[in-house]
Amino acid sequence: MPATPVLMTAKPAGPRKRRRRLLSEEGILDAALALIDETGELTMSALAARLGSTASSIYHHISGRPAIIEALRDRITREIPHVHEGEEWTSELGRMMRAYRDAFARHSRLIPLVTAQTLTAEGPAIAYEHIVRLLSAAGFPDRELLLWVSVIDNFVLGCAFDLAAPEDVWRREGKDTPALDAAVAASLTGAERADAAFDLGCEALLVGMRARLAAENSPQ
Amino acid sequence: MPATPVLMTAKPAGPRKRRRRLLSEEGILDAALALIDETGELTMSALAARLGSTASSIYHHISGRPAIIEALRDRITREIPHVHEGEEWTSELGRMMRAYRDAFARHSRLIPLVTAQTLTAEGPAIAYEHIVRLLSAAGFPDRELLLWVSVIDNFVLGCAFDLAAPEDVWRREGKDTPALDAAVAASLTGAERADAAFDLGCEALLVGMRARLAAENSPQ
DNA sequence: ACCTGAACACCGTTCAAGT
DNA sequence: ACCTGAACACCGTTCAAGT
Repeated sequence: MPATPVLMTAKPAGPRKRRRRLLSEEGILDAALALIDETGELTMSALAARLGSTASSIYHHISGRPAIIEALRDRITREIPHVHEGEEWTSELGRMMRAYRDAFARHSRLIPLVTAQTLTAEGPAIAYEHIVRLLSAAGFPDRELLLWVSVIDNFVLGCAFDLAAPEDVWRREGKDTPALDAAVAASLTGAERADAAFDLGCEALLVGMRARLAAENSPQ
Repeated sequence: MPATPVLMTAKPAGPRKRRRRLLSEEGILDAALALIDETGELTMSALAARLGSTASSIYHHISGRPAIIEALRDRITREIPHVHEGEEWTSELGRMMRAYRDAFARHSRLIPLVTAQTLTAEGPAIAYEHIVRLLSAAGFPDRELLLWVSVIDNFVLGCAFDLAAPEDVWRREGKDTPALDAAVAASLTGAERADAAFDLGCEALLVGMRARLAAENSPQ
């Protein structure tokens, strides 16, 4: 992860002694993501300090803080791999959901920043496109396709948030919540809990979806 | 919704002419929620203006902006009704999930503010307590109880976020996403889409949970 | 073309001074 | 006990001045 810009040798017939540009959009995004991963925050001055520059310099490469966050959303969601055809649709969808969630899980502190502003990046739409194709091929009716995309997106987003929350949200001094406290004591903790919850919910959702599809395609 | 403090008549033998306090915690929270519902933002100065007071005055009643947001989370989640026993557990859980989601749906612009800070309010724990009891009585093993609470919480939170998003997130000029664009055109829009997605996902989740429970309790 | 310090409008919060 | 203006430290962003 080169947070500092790459210094290149001068181009063959280029103007000599011309200092290479200090900043680039890619370098700014690298530094911003690293900063968010480490601190959970993104301020322009902290970002500039990490880049060895000043806050105002950044604006020559990107329009502002919201654009940086949106570009990071785009970058993260484009990591979601394509569907490879020819597999049972539920296992393929399960694989996509896991990849979608893992992409955000790797940068969980980015999530509150991303969900605080309106989605304009294209990355998520690419993932949605694949999910729509998969569901359509599986036999879901056209009018339901976007609904299922919403269901999947909502669940995955919620799980990503879950992973970003500090552990001691559950480990509280219980006041009149004995059943909850006992459940906390009997459960996995931390990332293991969040992972297991995702697996369980994902499986339940897929079973429910298959049942729905079967009911729709059977002669009523 | 009385955003302005109630003016009471002087107490029997109390000190006369003592002006009634201008602010109260309850009045501050009422005004803050109304402000968030209307603008989607919460600044101390805007809040003070709505209360006919000054920003610094607010700090005599509540510790600061995070405390206001947390108190609102508490207030909203305490609206979730209790479970009434004696019903089939899936329909009862479905009713709770709907109530949980509706509580946030009524104030969807609060959600990004609430999810930007760590949960400390007690309200959610009360709702979790009821869900744990319900699932335990239904027959789920102790080690799974908190996992299912997580699943439900994640899905409901994601759906609440979905409802807060502007409509034109889906109505984009499609670039190489023909299947998605067709799905958008064939689907419900706006709150109707979000509602239908919640219903569909909720039903699928409950079907999947029932199947899981049956598999666990049957002799393998 | 790119960088920079200074300035701007705006935050949340603190505090001494009032009643 | 409660309220207030002024001040503080900190934001994101703009802009004229530099190279």
